[in-house]
Amino acid sequence: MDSPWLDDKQLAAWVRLAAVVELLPGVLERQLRDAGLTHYDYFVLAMLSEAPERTLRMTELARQTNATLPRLSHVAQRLEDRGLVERFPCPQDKRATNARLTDAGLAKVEEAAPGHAATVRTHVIDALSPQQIKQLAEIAEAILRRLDPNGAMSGVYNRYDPAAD
Amino acid sequence: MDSPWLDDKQLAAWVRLAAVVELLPGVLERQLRDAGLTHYDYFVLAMLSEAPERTLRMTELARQTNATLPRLSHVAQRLEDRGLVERFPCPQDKRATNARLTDAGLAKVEEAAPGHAATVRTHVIDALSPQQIKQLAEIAEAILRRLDPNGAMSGVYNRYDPAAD
DNA sequence: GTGTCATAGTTGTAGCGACAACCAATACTC
DNA sequence: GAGTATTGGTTGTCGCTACAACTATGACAC
Repeated sequence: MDSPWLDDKQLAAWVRLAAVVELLPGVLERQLRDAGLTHYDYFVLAMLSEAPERTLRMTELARQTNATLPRLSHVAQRLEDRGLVERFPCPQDKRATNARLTDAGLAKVEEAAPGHAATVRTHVIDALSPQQIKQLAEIAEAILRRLDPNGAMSGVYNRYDPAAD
Repeated sequence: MDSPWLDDKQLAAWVRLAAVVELLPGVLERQLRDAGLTHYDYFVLAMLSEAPERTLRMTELARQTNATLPRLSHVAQRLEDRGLVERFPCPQDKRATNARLTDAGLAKVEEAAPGHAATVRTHVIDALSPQQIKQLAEIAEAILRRLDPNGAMSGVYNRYDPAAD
């Protein structure tokens, strides 16, 4: 057994990261519940809100949000029923469907955003020193190069560049 | 707006962490699929395998794995049907139920462990320098003090102490 | 232009998790 | 020791996601 397992320090880092990955989604989910949104719902609406014309093709939206197309299709259906999103066939490619954030949808994101941000701040950001914030960005970036080698989601997180030291 | 939102560096760290949290579970899940286990199944079996007598009370097991009791109850039912776990009433407290890992269950974890460890290594550990491993342990620990203030899962991750520098 | 393949999306089904409702046993109170 | 509250678990139902199957459009070969 040369490398199959992890040494003490690696294991210490891993179990803690695993615990964070286990706990964080629940915290985000419960907070957004007040706004009547799933964390994934919020993510979809947020991506649309930042897109040109508040519009994206379903495939592209699925890629950015790390979802399968069926999953997004179901979610879009429900969001459309609630009037937060509308779908219309893409003029250029009749196979494709565009999803656009409605005014009501935009209002919904803007309503939910502050609470969401506060949760992130309270549970993550405020726990760390400025130096650790920087380290975290670098560490997560390195991991993402492995988790997301094709850069499916990279368009999303590369919009926010830690750049300046 | 004094602090409701995040500054550039904080946002850069957050979106990357969020992407990791989004992507990592899927990777772990798909890998364990080969072994016929959910990541949560694996977690349950692993916790039992490290417990004295390979036995834990349901409540304690739920706490350590960050699950609600109903969830664990369903999972335990399925694992029991597969012969990987057995449940029996606790002699001291007749309300309580103990879950014990069977020999077949132990064999199952040991079968699944190397592949799981390899995935962790490939997607996380090997992406980081030794210094970053140490930083990650500290960062995750700090976040956990916020996410898990009551230390529900702390018994788990504190078993692996990054201690020595 | 016809046959084949790839791409874009929807729909149906099955499995898992959250929540609520419920039952059983213990602990507290007087 | 009777009554109430609390703790420990299970069961039932609903909503969401993965996967498979299917439809429709576009691309490419010849």
